[in-house]
Amino acid sequence: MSEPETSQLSKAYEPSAVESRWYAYWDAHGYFQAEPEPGRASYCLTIPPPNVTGELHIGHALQHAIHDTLLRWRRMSGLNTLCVPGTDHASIGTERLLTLSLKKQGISKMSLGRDGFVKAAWDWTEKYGGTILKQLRLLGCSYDWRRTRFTMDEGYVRAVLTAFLDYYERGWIYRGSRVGEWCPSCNTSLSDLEVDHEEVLSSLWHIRYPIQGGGSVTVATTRPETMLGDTAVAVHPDDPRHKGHLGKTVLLPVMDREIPIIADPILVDPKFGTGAVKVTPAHDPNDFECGQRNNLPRISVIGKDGRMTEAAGRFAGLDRLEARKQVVDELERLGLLEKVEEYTHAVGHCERCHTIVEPLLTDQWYLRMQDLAALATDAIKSGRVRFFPDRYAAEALRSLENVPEWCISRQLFWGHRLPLWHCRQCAAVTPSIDRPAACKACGSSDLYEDPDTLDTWFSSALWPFAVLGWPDNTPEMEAFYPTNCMITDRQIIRLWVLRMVYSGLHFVKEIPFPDVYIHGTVLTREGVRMSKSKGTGGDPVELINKYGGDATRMSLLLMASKGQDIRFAEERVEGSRRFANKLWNASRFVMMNLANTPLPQSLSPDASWPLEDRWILSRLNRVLETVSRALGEYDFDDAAQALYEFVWNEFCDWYVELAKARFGGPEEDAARVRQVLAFVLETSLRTLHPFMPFVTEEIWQSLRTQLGATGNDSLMVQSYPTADPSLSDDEAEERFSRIEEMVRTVRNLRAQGGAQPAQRVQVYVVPIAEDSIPQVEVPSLTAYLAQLARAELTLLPPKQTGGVPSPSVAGATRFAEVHLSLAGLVDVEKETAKLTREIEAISKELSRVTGKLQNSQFLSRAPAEVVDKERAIEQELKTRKHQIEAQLSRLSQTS
RNA sequence: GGGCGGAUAGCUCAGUGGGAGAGCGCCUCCCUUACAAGGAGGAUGUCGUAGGUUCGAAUCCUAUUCCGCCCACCA
Repeated sequence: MSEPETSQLSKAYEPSAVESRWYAYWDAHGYFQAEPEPGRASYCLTIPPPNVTGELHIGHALQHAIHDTLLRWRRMSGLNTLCVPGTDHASIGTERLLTLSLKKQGISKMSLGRDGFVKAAWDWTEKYGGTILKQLRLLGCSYDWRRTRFTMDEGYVRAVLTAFLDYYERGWIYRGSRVGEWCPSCNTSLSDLEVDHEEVLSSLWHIRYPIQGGGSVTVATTRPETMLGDTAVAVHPDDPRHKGHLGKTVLLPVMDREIPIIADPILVDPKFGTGAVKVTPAHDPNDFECGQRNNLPRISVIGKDGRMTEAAGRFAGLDRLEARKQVVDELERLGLLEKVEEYTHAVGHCERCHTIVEPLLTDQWYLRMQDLAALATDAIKSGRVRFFPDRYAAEALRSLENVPEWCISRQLFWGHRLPLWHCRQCAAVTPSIDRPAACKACGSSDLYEDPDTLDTWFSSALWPFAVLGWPDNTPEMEAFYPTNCMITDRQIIRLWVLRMVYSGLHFVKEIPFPDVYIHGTVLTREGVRMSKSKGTGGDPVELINKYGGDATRMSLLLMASKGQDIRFAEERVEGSRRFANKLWNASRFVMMNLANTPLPQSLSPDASWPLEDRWILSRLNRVLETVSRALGEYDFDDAAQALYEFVWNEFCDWYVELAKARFGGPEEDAARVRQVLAFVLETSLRTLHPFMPFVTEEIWQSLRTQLGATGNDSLMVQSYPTADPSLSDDEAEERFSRIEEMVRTVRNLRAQGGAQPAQRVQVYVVPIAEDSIPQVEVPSLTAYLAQLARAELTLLPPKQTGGVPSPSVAGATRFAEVHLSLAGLVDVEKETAKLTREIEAISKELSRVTGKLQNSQFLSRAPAEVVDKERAIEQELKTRKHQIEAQLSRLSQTS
């Protein structure tokens, strides 16, 4: 593919055509691709794999703007840079969406059967899969697309099953029959992390259980329907209210079943309620354990479909919530409902479908967490894995304490089958990736594959190394593992990040990444999390169409402050689009005036160079320092803002304006300004490229074409600028800042004095001291920037206000008085009022400072430099007050 | 019940011990041949509230109110 045409730069920057053109160019030239190069320093990221059927939302846009900025920066900095993209099969999420979609077509999941459903899932994946990855290209993401991985692709499946078998052989994976989370709608078990707890206003029902032989105990419950499965009432052994009840039985109401009153100091808190607790071992994890301790029977009265079972007697077949109503009615009828209180408590909901989860007694596969959690804890505590912002490290450590065993089996079709083969003859389990010929215990060939699939997070936990070829020891693993950073959002720290940390340590014996950057959540302007289901999606593709990929990236980076949440404000994107346009036009101007100036490789300014040249180069050096520091610390907003301000407020507003005057001047000086313009612009483009890759590439290509360069190189493979201390010039910066202040004062006086642009004004500058302003530059630079003819600016000797004609308006800077003679247009009254207001403001400020300096405590305790600074401020305020007072008295004399 | 963020200009947000800032919006002037998608100038704040520490607090401490998030089996 040849270099795109970039000859004529149009007046306004139009992103759409430019962006797709350069993306195709980079892609075709293989600039996104990386190969292992032994001995060469590398930089590697893997993206958090989005759901395969997902679409880009604005949170992704932020996340990937960050990824690609880091990648382009590191790549230009000379590292062998790789980013592996990919998608997640998202078992439960995808299965649910597909089931709903099929239902709309009148097809039920069960009628398709396992094979049919899995085939439909693959079809669905092929149809919608990869949409999101295509959308990432619109943002400019420089990922190695050849290496795109999917958690269900062949190699990845092998990695997952290998990991499973490793754990299994160690005895860390085991079968358990216990009460766990169950979603009756998704019809599968869930891990604790897939359950969202929400506060719900509900009721607390107090039910009287008659004691056999007289009396009663009252128990309270938020789920009255579970009483049908009660197998005991527990009290605290030391509770005097219930001591006499121990050993007796109650007649379970409704069911008329006799159940014992038992003592259980662990389950029962005697300070709560009546001190008596109904025990339902099949429907509550705590009751389950109580049941184990006391050998209680387990009666499942709610089934996997959320309906009451045969064990629920005449309530069998009812939905659990309907059963609740009817049980309450029945209790009321029996006169056993003592009271009903309003009660707020947390109810678990399925993360995917928001159905209320039901604690059910089921057989599941569990992964032992003890050793794995310890690996992650150690890595974080020792600082081998660091979080940015670091507060998330504390949160991560907290969540690693007392991690419950991980329920890894799911009753789903879409996902990785457990590599376990059950023998129909002897019931033994044979672990194997492929179907084994015979049962390892009895040799029978009558085997069937375990029907369960794995929690989707079990596979994503292996992501950073599985995508690099693990379990094989590939060149990619050698070159790129550990990866360098994980960039993701806080919602999945526990679900994913920590699981990658211990998985990496366990399987590869090395951390998967030393840094974890947690970016903020993108919210709506009202502060609500953006989500499709809430209709607050925020489509980044629309933004890109409207403002450009560069502006979308840049605005998000400008807002990405220290991991803070971002209330999305579209005007910020608009602002970044304007910035791109500004850069574009400044570049156009520079190129129009460059003539045949060759691009200098470096510049060595000395004292003989014009002030503004030394100033802009010093400012450039400073911004380079800021950018590299900020990017290194993941302070994207600082880096982006430093560049934004440099380009717009310093280069465009001041330097380019001053350059205009020099093109027609002496040849040597014109040549110098062209050199500096070319150098600063080209360096700025390289520095900005990671933030705004498209527009910088477009400009850079025409710049180099104009400068006579040839070849097919791209900006994205140029070297990243580094700070050059020899450009740093504090003195030039200080002197130039005085020029800026002078110019602003003149402009201000003109505007406030109501001078029309064409109107002649005489400016008199009176320095407060011999060296207070750079005398050489003042007449020329100030006059030029304030749009005056040079003859209309007069630099008077220090303190010689006598040469200023009256009446005039005046302003005070830190270094000089500035007088504007408006040829009879001065409104003395208005000017007097203005100056009086100014004196009031200065006096107020002055009394604050003077008060401070008269405070002996301040003088003795504050650091000397602070005191000195206050003294300087006081001096300056006094001087300005003096200047204005003098001007006031001059005004009164004229009137 | 515990923990973590946030509260600063009309809006979106920077600013962690020493003279309150940016962008957008608003007001005035200007189509000066890079850019009107621009330029110049301007107005705008009891820095959530109340205490405290300090010579000095938007910034540190305590309490408190709202908003958001995370954790937690008290029936």
